Amino acid sequence: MQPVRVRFAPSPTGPLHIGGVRTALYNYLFAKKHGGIFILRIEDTDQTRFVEGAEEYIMESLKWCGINVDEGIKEGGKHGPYRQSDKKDIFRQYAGTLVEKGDAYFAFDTPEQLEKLRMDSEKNGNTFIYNSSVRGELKNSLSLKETDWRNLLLQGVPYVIRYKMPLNEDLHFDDMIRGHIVVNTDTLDDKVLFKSDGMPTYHLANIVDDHLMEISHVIRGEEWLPSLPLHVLLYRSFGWRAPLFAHLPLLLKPDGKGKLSKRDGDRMGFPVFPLFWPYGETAKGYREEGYYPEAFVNMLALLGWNPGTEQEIFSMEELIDAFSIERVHKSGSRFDPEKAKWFNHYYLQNRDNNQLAMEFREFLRAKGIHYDIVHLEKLIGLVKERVSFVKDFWQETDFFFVAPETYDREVIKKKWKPETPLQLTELKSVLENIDEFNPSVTEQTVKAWIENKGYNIGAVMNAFRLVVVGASRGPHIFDIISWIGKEETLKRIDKGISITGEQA
RNA sequence: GGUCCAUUCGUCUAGUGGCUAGGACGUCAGGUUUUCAUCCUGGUAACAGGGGUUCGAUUCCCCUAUGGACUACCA
Repeated sequence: MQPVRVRFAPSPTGPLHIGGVRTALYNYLFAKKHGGIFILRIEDTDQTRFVEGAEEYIMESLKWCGINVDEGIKEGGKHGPYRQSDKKDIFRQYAGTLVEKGDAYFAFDTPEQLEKLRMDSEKNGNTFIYNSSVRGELKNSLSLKETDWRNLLLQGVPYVIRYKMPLNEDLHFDDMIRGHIVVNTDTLDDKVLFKSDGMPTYHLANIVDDHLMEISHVIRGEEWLPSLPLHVLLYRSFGWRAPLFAHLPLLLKPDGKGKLSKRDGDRMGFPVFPLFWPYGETAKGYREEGYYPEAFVNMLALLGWNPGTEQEIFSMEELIDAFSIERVHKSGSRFDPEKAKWFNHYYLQNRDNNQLAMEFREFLRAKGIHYDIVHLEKLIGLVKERVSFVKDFWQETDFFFVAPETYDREVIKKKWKPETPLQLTELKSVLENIDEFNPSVTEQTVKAWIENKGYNIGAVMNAFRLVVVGASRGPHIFDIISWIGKEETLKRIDKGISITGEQA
């Protein structure tokens, strides 16, 4: 069996969509599973759509995901260049070979002429296709006399090279995911292989490059399935052995119909791209939204594939081990932002408190709040299980850092009794007398005092929480006061008594 | 319109010629937490429809419906 060599071949036309990331991931998993090579090839044959920064974005995205490129524009390799615009002469040569073999021809029809033919056909309710039925009446090296078309070439008249689609032939081929497929060549058209601007089209560049790079398996999106017959034919014309093909199902929008788009993300508030895209119309990224790459990759891997077991949590290593292309689904998967969050929650719970403390410290630093790691680590331990993202820590712990400015009116209404201020004043002096201000001592002491006095424990504790936190939320109250300290606790009781007294 | 592809709980999916059709996310209920969240337990919920083949079809075949991709000198 020949060595496994696969490629991910995006065009640098903007940020990489998560569907593209998944294609890259599956290619990578497949390669590593079989001890093969993962290649990143840039398909920039459309000069008009080139976007500055897209190449960098693609490489950074893969890197963030932990998808390591073995050969590519940055990494180099023996099968370069890995950017198609750097080898257009090679493609021109191969297009020429095809013409010599009689499987392709020069065509001189202008885009305007073709557009008009299309419009006319449409008016009559037909679809115009450039193939054997019409090519004889159009302006090309098949219909023109040889001296005439050679003259046109000499004169420098713009031309394209088209593939000469064979007549009425049933093509059979196999897809690793979809199985056997049959297509008749009469439904296909004479696709342009080489453009008048001197660049190959995707079809030519793709086949030539895959051959030159000794690609063994082509794993790509379902949108390429319709052009598979052409690609298979091209391999045949060149006399090359074709790689094996696998066409991946699409990623669909969470609701409604159609494939996932940037608009869905904007509309429903989740990112559709791995990283923030800073150019032009900016786009949110999973990285900047606080997702861990491990969670992102885990979530993406399970969208369209599963191992057949009930395991849902996978490291990259485990994915490589478990992956098999045969278990990739045929039908498209709806993307579920809720499940994405759940994955991140899981990965965060399994992260070290110390690590999380460092991440949260960065977050606080941006807010101008500075705390030592030991103190923060203790805090993380108190609220960790409540959050899915590091940025969530703030909304769970803001009252640790800042005394409440307002107090929840609902809680006041329900829990604030006429005797409450007096009880809190007593509580204050009880706390004041505690030297060892740790959770177990304060809890014991306070509860003993309540019991002693015969107070309603619920009423006192809720009022206590209200003046410390400002609302009915947060971890164990004695953990909170231990963290903020005796002095701050007493201050908050004082402040709470007066302010809430006015509001009540 | 044409060509090709697809269809199991709301979502991601497992699975079989005969099963109580399994799991996860979500959702709902209960418990824990004298708060909120987490967590735990339990519940809800699916084989698109119609024909065949068969003793028996969710599973195999055909048709219909629905959805999708492609139909550029874009990839």
